[in-house]
Amino acid sequence: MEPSRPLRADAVRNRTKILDAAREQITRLGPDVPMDTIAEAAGVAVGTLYRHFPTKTDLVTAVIGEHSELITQAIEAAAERVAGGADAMSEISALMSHIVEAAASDRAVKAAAQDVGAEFLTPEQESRSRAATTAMIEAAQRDGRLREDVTADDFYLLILTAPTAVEPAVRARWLQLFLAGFTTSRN
Amino acid sequence: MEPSRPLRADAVRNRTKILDAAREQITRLGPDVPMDTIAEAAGVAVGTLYRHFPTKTDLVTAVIGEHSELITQAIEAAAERVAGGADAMSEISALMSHIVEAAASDRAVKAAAQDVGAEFLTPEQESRSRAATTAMIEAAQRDGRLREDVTADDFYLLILTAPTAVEPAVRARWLQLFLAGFTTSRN
Amino acid sequence: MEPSRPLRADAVRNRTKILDAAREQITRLGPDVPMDTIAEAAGVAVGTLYRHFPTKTDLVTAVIGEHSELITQAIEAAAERVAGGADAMSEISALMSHIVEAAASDRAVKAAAQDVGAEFLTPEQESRSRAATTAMIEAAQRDGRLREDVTADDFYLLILTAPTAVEPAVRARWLQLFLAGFTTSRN
Amino acid sequence: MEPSRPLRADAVRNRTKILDAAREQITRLGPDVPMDTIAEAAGVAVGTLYRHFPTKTDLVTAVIGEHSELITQAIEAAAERVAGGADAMSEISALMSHIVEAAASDRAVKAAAQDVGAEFLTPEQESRSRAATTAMIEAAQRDGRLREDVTADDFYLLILTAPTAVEPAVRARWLQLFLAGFTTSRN
DNA sequence: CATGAATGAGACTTCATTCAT
DNA sequence: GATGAATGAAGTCTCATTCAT
Repeated sequence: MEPSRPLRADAVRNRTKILDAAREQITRLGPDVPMDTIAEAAGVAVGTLYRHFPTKTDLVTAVIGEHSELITQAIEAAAERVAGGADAMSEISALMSHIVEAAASDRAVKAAAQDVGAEFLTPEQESRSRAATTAMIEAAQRDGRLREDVTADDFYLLILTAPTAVEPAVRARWLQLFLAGFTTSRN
Repeated sequence: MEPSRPLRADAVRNRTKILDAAREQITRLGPDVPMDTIAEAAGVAVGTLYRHFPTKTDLVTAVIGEHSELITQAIEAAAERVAGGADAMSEISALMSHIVEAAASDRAVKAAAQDVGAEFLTPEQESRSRAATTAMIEAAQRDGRLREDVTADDFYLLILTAPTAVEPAVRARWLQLFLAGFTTSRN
Repeated sequence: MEPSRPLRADAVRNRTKILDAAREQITRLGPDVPMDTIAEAAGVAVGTLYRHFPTKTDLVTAVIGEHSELITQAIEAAAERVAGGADAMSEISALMSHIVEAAASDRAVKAAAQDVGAEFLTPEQESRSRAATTAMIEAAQRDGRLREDVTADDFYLLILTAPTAVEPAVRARWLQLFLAGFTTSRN
Repeated sequence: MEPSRPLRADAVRNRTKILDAAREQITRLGPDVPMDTIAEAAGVAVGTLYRHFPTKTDLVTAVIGEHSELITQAIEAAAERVAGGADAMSEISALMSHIVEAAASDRAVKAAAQDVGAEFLTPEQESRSRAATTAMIEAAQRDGRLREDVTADDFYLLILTAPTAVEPAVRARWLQLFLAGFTTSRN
């Protein structure tokens, strides 16, 4: 679980700086930012960048990975609150809203992901978030608030297709419509 | 609109070949296919390609334009059938299904569109399809099959966010869920 | 002396149009104007242009030829006036001034000439203008107005090195200085 | 003026090689030599060339800059000799001869300069050489060897119009004639 | 281990010239 | 004979990646 020896302190610092810069640059300028640009923004030389990420694909994958991890954690947190008694359907709504907003601001990262053919979630994140999502879904179904046939996959679909390049209000409308299709009643 | 004389027969032939090749290549390999590759696939020299489309952007725009036109026509056809007495909600469902499938196979074209900053519909297509969509929506609402607050914009959202890189079955499920949110009852 | 059959009337017209356009375009945009641009300016298709001038070099050469012919004629006219009794040195001054101004306005043509490696005068023009120039020089020398060692070649040098990309006033000063070196006295 | 750290040893070496190659190639083949050709002649890859000179214009400008600097220094050296007691008119003659010869061998560079719209002298070089030239002119005028109305600008005109594509002997004759126009007596 | 210079394939585009219509 | 579409070599420049310092 600790594959390579622990990185030296400054190496860690560099890795962080690179990842920060990459996220920012890719988000701002799209998936085609030159590696040199990212390196400069990170305050390191390209060589250093390549030491940490042997390939552009690796770098993009890492950036996406950060994002996915945050999302996975948000899902788990919501599931825990539901387990602790919070209202399932409300948590689901809030969670989706949050995820969709986050995805929007990272639209370029998403584009980069496709460019690069990277998967959005690692297998490990996939199973963690699937478990958490399923738990919430079942709770909401027990509450009679969610259609019986809705599964975790349906929510993935929702996340996957969230519109990115539109106004927040439009995104909200989209989410409202989509979630309406999931729910049992509409009052 | 016909200022320049009609293109010579062989020029027309080439234009078609180029457009076909471009659609195919971009769809298959993404928006970054080199112009040379497209030219070769079309069986012409690059120079010919550039005579027809002075810029890569122009070419991509043209490819998208074809697609948009087909979609616009499909919308208008459906609206006409509804005007002629066909069931509005059925037509809408079928239309959406068709559009979403078509969009899927052209996912790369969609990507290219974004890359290029091209609008998906020309203003003219936009107003044509908006008129037709609105007519169908109103008919379905009169039938009591569509929520009263649904507008043409909502359908654009649907089209815009249709998942592309997934199995047809998944896409069908997605459409089912999304349309469920639009409808009045669920039987 | 009439090598190929006389051109058809419209062919003559086209040749003229092309030459006019070429002179104008090259002068205005430099020696790198595309053949297509010249053809368009001439109101003919490239093919026609190529029928008249099989090569860009040929076209440029022809344009220069026109210019050289005019100059040659100006020289001959001046020589005739001198032969008719006009003041040799005045005629020479005026002639040089004229030639230098003309060369300036055709600077791009001159550039094109170098680009293309074309000679400025044809052998035939060369001998005509040499004869005329020599006659004037001898007359001016008889008048005691020109250094004894000055030859026609010296005047070619003057024409060859006339500054082009400068103000007319500067050109006038240049000519004044240069001619001063040719003359016997300076009052 | 020294913001960026000194170039690495090998970078300096390459810069020199590139400049040398560029000078040679442009001189030999004219201002249109492909960048690839220059790179190859320099023994580097194009990328390296572009790292040092982001644009062809930049490269040409640099080549011209070298030349202008050498000329400026030659002018200053001559002026210093005059200040130290050397004969002004002799120095001027020799200097011009030198400049004109140098310009001839760099004729293509001169052409390139025009092509590129680059000024021949930087403002700084311009004022340095103007000061030096003026000093020499005044000395020669005090000696009674130069016309009173001759200025530094006249000498620039001389330099500007020096014939390039001719035999050295012809160039010498040209200079003799031109300078004759500058001088007071002709014995 | 960082640096940043070097590499070189390949992208887009232009244009003299040829050739089918 | 005119037209203008097609050709394709060549040019400038970019950028992921390697490697000397």
